[in-house]
Amino acid sequence: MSVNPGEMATIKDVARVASVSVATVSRVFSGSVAVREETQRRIREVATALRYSPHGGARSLSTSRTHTLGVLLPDLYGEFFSEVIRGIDLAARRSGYHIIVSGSHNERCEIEAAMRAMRGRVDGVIVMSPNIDAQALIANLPDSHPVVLLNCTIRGSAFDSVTIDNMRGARGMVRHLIGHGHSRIAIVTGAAGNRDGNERRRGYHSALSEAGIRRNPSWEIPGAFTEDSGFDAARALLGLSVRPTAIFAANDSMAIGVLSALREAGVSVPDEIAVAGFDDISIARHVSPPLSTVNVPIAGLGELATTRLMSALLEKERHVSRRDVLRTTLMIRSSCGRAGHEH
Amino acid sequence: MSVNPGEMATIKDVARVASVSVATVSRVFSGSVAVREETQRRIREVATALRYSPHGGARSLSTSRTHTLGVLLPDLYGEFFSEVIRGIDLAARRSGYHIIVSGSHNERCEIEAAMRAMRGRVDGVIVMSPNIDAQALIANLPDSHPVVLLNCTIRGSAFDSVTIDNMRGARGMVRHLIGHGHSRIAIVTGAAGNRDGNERRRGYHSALSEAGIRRNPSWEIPGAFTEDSGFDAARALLGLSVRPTAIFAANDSMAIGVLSALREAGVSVPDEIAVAGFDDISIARHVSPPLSTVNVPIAGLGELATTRLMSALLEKERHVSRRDVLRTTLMIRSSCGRAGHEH
DNA sequence: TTGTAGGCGTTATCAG
DNA sequence: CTGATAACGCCTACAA
Repeated sequence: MSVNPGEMATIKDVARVASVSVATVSRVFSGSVAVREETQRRIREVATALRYSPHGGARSLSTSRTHTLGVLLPDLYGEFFSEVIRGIDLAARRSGYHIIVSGSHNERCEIEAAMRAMRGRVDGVIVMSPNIDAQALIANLPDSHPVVLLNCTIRGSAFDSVTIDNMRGARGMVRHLIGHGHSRIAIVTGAAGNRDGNERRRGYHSALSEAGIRRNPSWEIPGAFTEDSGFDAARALLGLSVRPTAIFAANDSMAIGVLSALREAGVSVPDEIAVAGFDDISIARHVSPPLSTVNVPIAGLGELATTRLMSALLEKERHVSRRDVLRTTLMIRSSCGRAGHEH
Repeated sequence: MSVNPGEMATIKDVARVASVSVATVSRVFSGSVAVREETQRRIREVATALRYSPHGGARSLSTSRTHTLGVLLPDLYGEFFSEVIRGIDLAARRSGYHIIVSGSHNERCEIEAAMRAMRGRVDGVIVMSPNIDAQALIANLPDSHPVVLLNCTIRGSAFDSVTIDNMRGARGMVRHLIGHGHSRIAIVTGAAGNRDGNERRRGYHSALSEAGIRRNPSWEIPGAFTEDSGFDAARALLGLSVRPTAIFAANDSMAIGVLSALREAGVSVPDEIAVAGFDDISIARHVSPPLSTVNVPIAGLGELATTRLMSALLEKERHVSRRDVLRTTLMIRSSCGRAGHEH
């Protein structure tokens, strides 16, 4: 009664109808202090009758805690990001937090704008910025709230970070190929300037040089992490006078594109050319032939980042920042030769 | 100066340092009313010096507009959701909105709790609830803010909705198979109780009956939209005394699992068994053989839902709710026979 | 063009 | 256990 039907009921409405003070209603809903059983019941009844529920924004203005995490991503395309978000959401919800995500942030200014816009809406932020140039500039972000870097580190910064051991993973896979007798190994790299891609290429280089194999620049084809770019790269490789005997793609999507191009060209895998990928997305084991790849705990990446952020939130003052590096696992299937041994 | 270094600067700090009133600072940042050039410049200088940026939460408390959209999803797994989110994020950002996403809501109570928790944090909500049971109960959600239903409709409710024409898409694909001489057509359905899955099955039934083909219950294998469930379903089908000559999977992930199982069993596709999927995820054209499927404008689904929500937000009072149904397109590739004609 | 003051919905402090 | 009341950070008439 006497509640504006169009608007939403506020704590005042509930207090008035239940004949108590707003303070008491607040106590009931935040569960902080004890309220008499009888009073409490009455308040809850009135609240449901009025369809009242606390206003999150107002609550956080008063407590200065939003119970929300910001997630800044370069893109939202493909299974990789979907998995990362899933991991973050899982861990966040477990702690009663929401996440507000924002994609397509590659430029420095965009990231800064997004972070600014999140001021007062989040308690902390997870930032993924694989673009090299942007990284240098993220370094001096306003430290309005705790930040955890995902898949990117910044020298000298005090930010927490969670990354994948791309270098070791790639090196392991290339070593495996070399161990199976391959020496003409090509790579389809990630987008230029992409940190993960660059590290994976470094791993490739490292494995080659430790085996005394000289690099061949024409066997390093730039890709863009998409199936189509893998497809194109493979076609380029097939056009070479000296073909490689193995192709290592910097991610699974490109590897699948490679498989597709080879099939179309009538090149048998792995007999004529071996193929390997990186990430181990769920489809990898179901393509033809099943794709050898480097397993990355993608959702785990998001979960760990969230965990770190949460602890930074709690410890608040004097939180000692840390850098976690997630290990990868070699998944040897048939695309790179039969009967491989797990690493 | 005289600004607490640990805390974040507020509008008051800026006003004090710039020797103006908070109102003027506010005007500069909201750009509503004109402020003298000179004054404006000074304020901006002070603001950057103090690293000030408006507090979103406080701002929305006084304007009662959060510039944020809530997105409730049943799950966050796989390329489908990733694409939907991408579409929503794209459209939302275009209008200067953020999105706060929340996954794993299948039960009615979870959805309600999530919506309650979003009170005061969002201006409107996009809800995807493919679970049949939940739908009946969503009907009486608190109408705290505008809602757009994604891929689910509720009889008699006044909610806007954006859905895919699953029925027609599936029927078209099955008709195509029939047109190519198949009559023993199996289906791997979606999870029981999933609306999309059910409608696709209805389309399958419809195509069969209009062609005078009797259904065979043992050719309707329940799946779960995952590669693995498609794999298992195909194995079950292969074990039958009378095998189907075509398998229609209710989504691409399962179709890929089916292909994988058939290959492993040495069954050639499409010669011995034709295979078709639904969704047309980007990998579909790159698997072996390239997968015939039903193209769904997934990101478009998210974009349209956002557009509808935005207009509901603007029109506010007396917004006439509408139901959009997105058409699908048949993508005939080689997994269901050669030289098909596009629909 | 600029300043003053009230209010947005909650929580927290301090009395009773 | 409960009730006033001052924040929280910002916006917006209303005045000047």
